[in-house]
Amino acid sequence: MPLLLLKDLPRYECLLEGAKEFPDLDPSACEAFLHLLRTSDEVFSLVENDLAVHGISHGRFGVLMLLWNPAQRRIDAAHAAGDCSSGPRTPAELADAAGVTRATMTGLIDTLERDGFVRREPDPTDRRMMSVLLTEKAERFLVGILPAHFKLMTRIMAPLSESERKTLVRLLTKVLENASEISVPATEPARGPPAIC
Amino acid sequence: MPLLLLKDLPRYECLLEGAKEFPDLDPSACEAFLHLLRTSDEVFSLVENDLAVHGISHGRFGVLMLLWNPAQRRIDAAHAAGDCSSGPRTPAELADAAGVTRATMTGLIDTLERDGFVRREPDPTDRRMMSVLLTEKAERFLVGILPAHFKLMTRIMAPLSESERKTLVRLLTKVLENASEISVPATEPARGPPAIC
DNA sequence: CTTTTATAGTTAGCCTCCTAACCATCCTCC
DNA sequence: GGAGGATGGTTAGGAGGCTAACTATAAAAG
Repeated sequence: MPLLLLKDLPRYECLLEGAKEFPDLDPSACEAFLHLLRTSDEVFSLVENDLAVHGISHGRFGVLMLLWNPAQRRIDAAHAAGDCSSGPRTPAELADAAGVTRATMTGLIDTLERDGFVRREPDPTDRRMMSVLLTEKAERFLVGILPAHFKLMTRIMAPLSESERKTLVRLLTKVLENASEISVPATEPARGPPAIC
Repeated sequence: MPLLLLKDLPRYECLLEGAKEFPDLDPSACEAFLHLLRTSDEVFSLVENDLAVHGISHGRFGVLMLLWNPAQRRIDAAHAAGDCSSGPRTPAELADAAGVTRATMTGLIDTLERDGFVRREPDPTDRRMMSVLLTEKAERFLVGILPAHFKLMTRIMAPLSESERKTLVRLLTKVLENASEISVPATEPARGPPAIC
């Protein structure tokens, strides 16, 4: 829930006014920019409050989802293997996937382990590494709260039609790709494997 | 820079897959939702990093902007008054406008005051209240960094045409208004005494 | 005029994020 | 095979969020 400049966004006329003083101010760009951040902030806090009701923060929820999704795939793929543990992953992988630092991931795993959602196991081959495994408690927890979580997403996006959603995704993707390019300036593709689900 | 579920967003087929298991998962809603948060996160961190280069956080920058805008208006309105101070506002007003708690605003003002960007003055009429005033140092600082800040906004939104920006703002506004309604449920009454049990 | 209630701001304690520094372990290369 | 660098994870310290409790003052109620 980042502090967002303004709860009430400036009217377009005010941006035009500001553009007189600052030639660098592009009113339509600024308007789109502020609306993007403002809307996302509102949506984000909605979800965070909903998760908080169930006693978990957005960050910890994200880690659980990252650990849980591979488990689901494994269950689909090798259903009869009798292996009922979740798919393990290392803190470094989790940090990369979640887009936080390793230090942050250490803290998140600490609290998740304290609350019994996760356990750490040393890697048998490389003694520097750890595997983070989801507990059964966590899987039950996720199955319990996910329906409400999905319902909230649906409710938030309800005012948009299917075609409007497609349009929104298309425009956001343009902005996202551009922003990624700005933040990692002029590097060749260097694409890794695409997202796993 | 909130921790955002996934750096790499799931492909649409994965959402369809998930919908088989969770009937509540609306794939297009989920897709739009994730793209919104992911894009906003990327854009936000871009701006935050840019501000960090100038040694100020997004939160403190927001406070300065809130204090500075009225000053500009005043300058336009009464240019010859010789009053070169900025428009004062109370911490409570700032907290409301920025969408944070008063406790948070106290902390922000503390650091801004420590760094010489702001000063507190007691209100002459109501001894509970304070006025927060921008220093000249802060005004010089803002005038110095704002052009680059606006340029960055423009650059981020560059891939969108004017009409695409309008469309984006329209769609985001729909979502924002809906989200605001969800977070403040049943806002219709607001008149007459609420039923006391 | 006194008591109660409401309001403005601060303080204290917690959580999550960061960076920087630190160990331990692996790998490379001479 | 041993030195130096690379990699994985943790720790320490700081900043910015939050809630809840507190202090001081103002306003309302009796």
